[in-house]
Amino acid sequence: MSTAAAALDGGRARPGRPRHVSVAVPPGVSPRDQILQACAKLFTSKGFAATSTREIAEAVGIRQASLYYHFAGKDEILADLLGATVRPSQDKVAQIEAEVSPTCPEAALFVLALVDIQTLADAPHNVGMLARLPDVVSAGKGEVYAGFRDELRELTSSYEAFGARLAEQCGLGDADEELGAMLIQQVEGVIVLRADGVTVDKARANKIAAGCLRLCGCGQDQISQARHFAEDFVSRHLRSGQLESR
Amino acid sequence: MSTAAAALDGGRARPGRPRHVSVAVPPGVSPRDQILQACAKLFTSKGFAATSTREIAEAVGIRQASLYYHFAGKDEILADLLGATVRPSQDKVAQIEAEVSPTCPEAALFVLALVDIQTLADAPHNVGMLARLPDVVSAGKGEVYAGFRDELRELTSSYEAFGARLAEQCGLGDADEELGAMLIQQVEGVIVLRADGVTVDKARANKIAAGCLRLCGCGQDQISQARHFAEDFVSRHLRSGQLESR
DNA sequence: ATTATCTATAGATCTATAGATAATGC
DNA sequence: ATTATCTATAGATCTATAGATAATGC
Repeated sequence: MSTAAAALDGGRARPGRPRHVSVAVPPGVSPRDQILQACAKLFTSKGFAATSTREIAEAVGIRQASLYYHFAGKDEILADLLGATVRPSQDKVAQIEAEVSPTCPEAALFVLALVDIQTLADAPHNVGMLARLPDVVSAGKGEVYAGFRDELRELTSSYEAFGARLAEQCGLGDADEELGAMLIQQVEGVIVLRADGVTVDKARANKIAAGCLRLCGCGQDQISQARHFAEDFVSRHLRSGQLESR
Repeated sequence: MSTAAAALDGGRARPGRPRHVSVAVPPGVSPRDQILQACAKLFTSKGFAATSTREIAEAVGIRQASLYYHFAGKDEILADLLGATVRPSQDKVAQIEAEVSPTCPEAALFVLALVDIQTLADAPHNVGMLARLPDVVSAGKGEVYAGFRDELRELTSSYEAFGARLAEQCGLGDADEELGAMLIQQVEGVIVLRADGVTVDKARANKIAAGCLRLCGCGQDQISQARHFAEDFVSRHLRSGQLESR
């Protein structure tokens, strides 16, 4: 019955040869997720290319070669990490479209921005940084990252749609396709702030979201209204906000 | 008199053992600058860590070991490249402060943003991307990049100062320290656009700069005024806008 | 039988140093 | 003499594959 392994693993023993380290294995976390978490930390702190498969394995507590049982290589790990960054925001877009009145575009944009900002701010590591890597951003050969780029483009066009409705209402005629990029750029300022060691609290998140509305031509009182609505909306739909475990 | 070398080198022969390639060497460009230009291209297209010293040397037309005569290593090359990115903007800040009336803060900010946007847009390669690398952004051991980080912080505080004056004039009371980061973030959207293959023309540059003013609470007519002033100012001071040769 | 690991290793890098060499400059 | 390159190479990686092994599951 292998009581030793059972004790280490929190009661439920798993198949497979034991690891060479006798250190405790996190209970409910699959090996795959352990690798992903270790890589989130290493990639963001040391850089992607500068992190070797040996270091990853060491952080997880397995031998270097064992990584290849779970992933075909580093690129595949990174693609997984990036996907997890945009997915929560995408889920929220549908919810916002369904539940926020189309006559109130400033509220919809504020909510979307706020959710996105919090996702970026609360992630255990600053994974958003990795989306700017040359390999990810420019289409190369293997194309493990094409899926992520598509998802990001889709999110941008959501910002675009929300922003355009709002800009029109505010009498900002000329704002078209450029607006989506400007809005998501504003939100992604969180990545830079985190990289600089600034913690993004609620007040700061609100200021960034307010900036998004200002970019669409909103006045101060419209912004205040939208903020109150959004804070309420977000706290009501608090669940499913966290995907990654600490 | 080495007529062969003289012919290749555009008339002026240089000391030192000749390179192993007989290909023409760019006339006025020092070996150091040749390395910098090659690295700008390689680092932005392949990534910093993924570029080997061998590749750099090959691109320049020298042997791998010869690089170490000019630079102590890759990091030093990157630090040089980054410095060249912020310096032109810093020079302009002084000029703007001297020549633009302090009673017209919207014009000052528009000019600064426009200059910065054009610098980023017109650089031969998208070097701004490299400022987001983990090694650069987070203080490590060797600290080759500390100087660059200081310069960038200084530029941010210039945005901060210009923006705060404007925001106050527009009756936007609460905008303090956060504003500088938001403004420079907006400007650096150019880097992302270029990475996505979008060419940043004059119209687009104006829209981004206008966004900066909107973030400070400016209305549409104030923005239009500032744009006219800025376009005029920039075209009058056209010189010294390009530092890197093609 | 299936799963998840291990050990061992081939082959391909890549960095940085030591010392030689071929130009120009004086 | 000075400058800018060259050749050669030691030592240290790093990736990815082949095949063995130690658990659980049935």
